[in-house]
Amino acid sequence: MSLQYAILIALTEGPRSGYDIAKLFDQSVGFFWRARHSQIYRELGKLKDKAWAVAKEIVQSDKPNRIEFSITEAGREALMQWSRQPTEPQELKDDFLVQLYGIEAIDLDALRANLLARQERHRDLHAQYQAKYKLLENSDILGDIGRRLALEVALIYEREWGDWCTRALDQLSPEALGSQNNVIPIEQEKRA
Amino acid sequence: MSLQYAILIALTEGPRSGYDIAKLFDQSVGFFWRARHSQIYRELGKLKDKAWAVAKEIVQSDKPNRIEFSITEAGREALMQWSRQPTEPQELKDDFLVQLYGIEAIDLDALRANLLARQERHRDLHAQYQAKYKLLENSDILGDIGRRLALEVALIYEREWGDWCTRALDQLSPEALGSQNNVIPIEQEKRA
DNA sequence: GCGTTCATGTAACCTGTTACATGATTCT
DNA sequence: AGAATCATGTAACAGGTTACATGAACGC
Repeated sequence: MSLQYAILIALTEGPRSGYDIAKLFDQSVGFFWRARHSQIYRELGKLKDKAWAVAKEIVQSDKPNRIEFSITEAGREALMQWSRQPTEPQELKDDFLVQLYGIEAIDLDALRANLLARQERHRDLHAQYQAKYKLLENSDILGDIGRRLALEVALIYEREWGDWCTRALDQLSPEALGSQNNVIPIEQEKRA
Repeated sequence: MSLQYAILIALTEGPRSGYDIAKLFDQSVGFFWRARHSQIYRELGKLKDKAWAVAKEIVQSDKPNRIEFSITEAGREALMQWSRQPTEPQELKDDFLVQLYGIEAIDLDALRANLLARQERHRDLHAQYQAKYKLLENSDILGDIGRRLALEVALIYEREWGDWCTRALDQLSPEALGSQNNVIPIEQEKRA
């Protein structure tokens, strides 16, 4: 259901085509709810069926035609109703943490490599969000306050994951673990 | 796929029935990967088909019989292989943040109520994780280090969300927003 | 000639949720 | 008598991903 509302939110900024929304979902709103174009077209169809949005074909000569969707009054009302229901926070769900939990049964070296890769990823994303955040600083328009708060979550999320990776790498380093290194010798692995 | 591995991790601690795993998934490993019993039974069937686990019926006189699953050598090997592949970090996906992003189109009062409810939830969960964490403190067994690090993520996650809720409530309070309060008067709503 | 961007869609599949279904024992 | 715990499963559906499919225009 939520994707439909996320699309409606995108439509409150003006008419958008499926293609537009797909691109938008790679930035802005999409930081908090991602979707592939295949799914977006599917959901746009449902929005049309419910009359929460209306479609209009825009004829273009230089590019392929586009089908623009606009939010209707019923759509706005649906958004309002949606916001009045309690939302469920996203729960932690990460196979990496599952691996950590079962650390004795997995390859420690691979885990370390994974940690390193993640650390880099989180730092990259943090920088990305920070750039977006800077653009909203010092504004006190309601919309900007909201978007800033949302981005703040993203910033903290990446920052804390990044920092945690550093600590984890430290605690799981061969030096810190001493003799408890469970890495399977290469010779044994080659036989398997 | 990941659920199968999460189940295998649970089985590394010893033979477990579907029922056991379902309960386990409400604590420990399940903090990082949740599943309903219906899904667990389905995945256990697949593990059996792949010979990553074997089933054995335990006859009980006082309680209904149980079917215990044990991890096989092939299962352990599958876990190893799995841990050698890069994992994708969980991306932020939260309809609440979508609402914040489209704050102009939603009911601010409802959003505030939602924030308050979430704040409480995060504090509760934080306390819960903290209790679990305490039990692992000061141990330097590899397994405990892993579980501690995993729990640390959960702790930080809840703490930061909780703190953020406080700041958000502050910034979105009627006093802070002044005239920008977009709440729809009750009279108008009653007509709709 | 080749890749990219623009633009829209369908089909098959996988994962996860909700609800249905059954039945014994133990506790209050 | 009724609720909770133990214990196993199936069926239908919802949400999301991957791959398939098509085709024009533009820059290198």
